[in-house]
Amino acid sequence: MSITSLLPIASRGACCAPLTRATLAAADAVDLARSLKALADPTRLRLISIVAASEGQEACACDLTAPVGLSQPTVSHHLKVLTDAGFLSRTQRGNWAHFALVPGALDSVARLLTSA
Amino acid sequence: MSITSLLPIASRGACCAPLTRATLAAADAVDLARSLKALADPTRLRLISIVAASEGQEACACDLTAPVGLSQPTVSHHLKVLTDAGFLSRTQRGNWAHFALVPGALDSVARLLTSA
DNA sequence: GTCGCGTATTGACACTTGTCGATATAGAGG
DNA sequence: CCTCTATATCGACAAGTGTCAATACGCGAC
Repeated sequence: MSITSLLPIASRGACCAPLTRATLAAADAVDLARSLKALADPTRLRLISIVAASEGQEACACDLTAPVGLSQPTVSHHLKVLTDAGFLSRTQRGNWAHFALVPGALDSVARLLTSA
Repeated sequence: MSITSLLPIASRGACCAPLTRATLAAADAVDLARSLKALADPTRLRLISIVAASEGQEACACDLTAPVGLSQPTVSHHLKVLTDAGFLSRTQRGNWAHFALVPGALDSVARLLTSA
């Protein structure tokens, strides 16, 4: 495993040419696929969308369990996946964990999919 | 299963507000996740990229097996996933199957991920 | 310290997915 | 018709994924 694969994915982000400009190298394809896999779940998309719609694009974990209708461990798992992938950042304040959108993380993935 | 879920995903495409503008409805999240799942595989990303870099953004299936280094049935499977998801279109010419990028399909997914 | 609350981790389970070899299908050319 | 070639489908397998109940961890309050 390379060094870069240990870093948050989105921080490596727009490393390479957009998907439709030139043939994607195998390693770049793995990286982009890893980012997309983190997004490719309905629950995680809804979590991102709820966080994004919150004050300051930040939400308490306690407010994220009920809207998606899943158990607390499951939501915690999804939040970890999104955080590890670099789409969310986590800050603890007392007992509460707050998750915020990482600025530009979604955009950098979107840019790789765009041809223009 | 709803009627719309039987149609190619990308053709329903940008049905809803971008991910970061408002809370995503459960059904919309499922649709977007389905599109992203189709993209979230290194081999499929490379296939798209190879097709996109080809003349007229179209390539013969016979030219797609070798570059990705997988068996013919596996490549055929990936091409089917991408076609079913609406990212590629398939046209048969004699014995050969040609796959082309569906214009705007990638872009409409990318637009849903973009905040701006 | 102990208690209670919010969150994360663990273990287990069913389900999905990527892959291949073997086989089937379809079309072109004899 | 038969054969060859290109592609798709089938069946099976290992590996990965989403989910939950149970449990552990961390922090504030008492």
